[in-house]
Amino acid sequence: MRVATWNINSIKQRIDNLAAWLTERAPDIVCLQETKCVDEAFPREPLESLGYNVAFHGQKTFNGVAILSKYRFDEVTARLPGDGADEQARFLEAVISTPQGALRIASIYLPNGNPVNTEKYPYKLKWLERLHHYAAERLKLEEYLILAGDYNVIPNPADVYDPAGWIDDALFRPQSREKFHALTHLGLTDAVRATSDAPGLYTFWDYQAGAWSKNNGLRIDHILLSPRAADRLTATAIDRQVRSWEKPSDHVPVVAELAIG
DNA sequence: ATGGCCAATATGATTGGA
Repeated sequence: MRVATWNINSIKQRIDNLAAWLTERAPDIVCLQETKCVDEAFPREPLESLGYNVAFHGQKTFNGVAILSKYRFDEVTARLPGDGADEQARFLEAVISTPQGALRIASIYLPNGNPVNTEKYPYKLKWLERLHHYAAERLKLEEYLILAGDYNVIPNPADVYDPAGWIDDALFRPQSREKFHALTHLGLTDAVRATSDAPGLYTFWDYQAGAWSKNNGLRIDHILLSPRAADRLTATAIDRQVRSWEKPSDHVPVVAELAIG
């Protein structure tokens, strides 16, 4: 089973890129973020015609998450628990059946958190705490659990081109990193880091300042695996060539291969 | 050249992204 996450920065702007990548890569399940599309306008037909079941949770203008799956959905649930007043479309969970039991997967678009001297940063930290509580509860089920998405967290210095320059940024502040590491301390495995300790494994390059041509990247898109899922991990990849396509997203797909199904 | 972007929104300046 091939599982991926990709922040596509507008599904309408990226539908051709997405279709081309799906055709080339043939992933089984894809978590998408920043669809920026209300549910009534989600372009499900071109994705269904490629053989995917499609689930989405969007809002006007901002945010928006989706899951594409070659497997039928048994359950789909939107919204991260823990704050009933949170209207931002940043979380979508789906359950599918495998021969070895249920596989639960969530598409996650964690808040950016900048500027840090505004209410945006405490919102990010609170969201990380809500995710921690959710993960702790779901891990008790001992299923295949995959939490994949744009975490907007740079876990370690090797995951950013200029660590010193990013130290005060919401993506790299110690408090942000600590809360991300607390997730892995629950027993979740960072799939890319389980397969490589190489520096420069970036998933995002800013549109500005020639970041791509200078390889000024960040690793902020992550696939976290429960112990049962991590036991099935065989390989990962970051499809960085997609960043050089016409009309690219500023993020590229992250892929994990799992011996499931 | 020592800078440099992109998407959505009743569309033209603003907001958000990271």
